[in-house]
Amino acid sequence: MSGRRARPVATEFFNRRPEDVAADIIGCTISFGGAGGVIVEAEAYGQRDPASHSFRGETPRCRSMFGPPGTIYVYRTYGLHWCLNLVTEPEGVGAAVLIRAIEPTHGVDRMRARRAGIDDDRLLCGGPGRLTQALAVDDSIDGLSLADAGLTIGERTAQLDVVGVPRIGISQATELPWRMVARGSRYLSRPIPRSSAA
DNA sequence: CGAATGATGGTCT
DNA sequence: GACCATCATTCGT
Repeated sequence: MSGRRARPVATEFFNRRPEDVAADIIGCTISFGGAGGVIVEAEAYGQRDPASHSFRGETPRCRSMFGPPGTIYVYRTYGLHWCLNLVTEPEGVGAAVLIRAIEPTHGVDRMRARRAGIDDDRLLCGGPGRLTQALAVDDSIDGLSLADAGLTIGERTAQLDVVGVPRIGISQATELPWRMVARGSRYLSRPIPRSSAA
């Protein structure tokens, strides 16, 4: 039960453009529900971004996206998975970063229990729905601050090589390289596309 | 390897 | 009524 001790990032860390936060959050630690690891994949979603829930303005679902920097936005996708986002930019601007994959470092037994039947540890948290299941994230923390939710983002502990590639699972603005990944990580939701590998 | 598919239900037009 | 910021499984090469 020994967690990492990285100092939490300051709130100002999130008060920037989502693509910058997504790039800089790679290599940071995340901890929630007695488990956590190192963030190796994150995607940016902006206010003017046709792929973003906030693109057409505030609705009941995406209301949290317009909260202050560091607000948690959790939504349900495909009727059965939760996705975890962290709001960037000032209150009133609908922008966020989707946490897509982490390398598990602590509470691994808990994660294995929550993801019963998964043998390969690379699949424990390799994907937005998988990691929320492993960390026990659900909509009960939607709209909360990190502190209120007990969700910790720790300062970067490892200097990783970050690459921006096209986002996954969207049909609009697919050319934007706003999926930020740690080059060489074995824990990504999907490999870096060949066209962007070198 | 990759492509195809069912599960499952909210959200928004 | 269409569209999903997904996952696990099955089937084909």
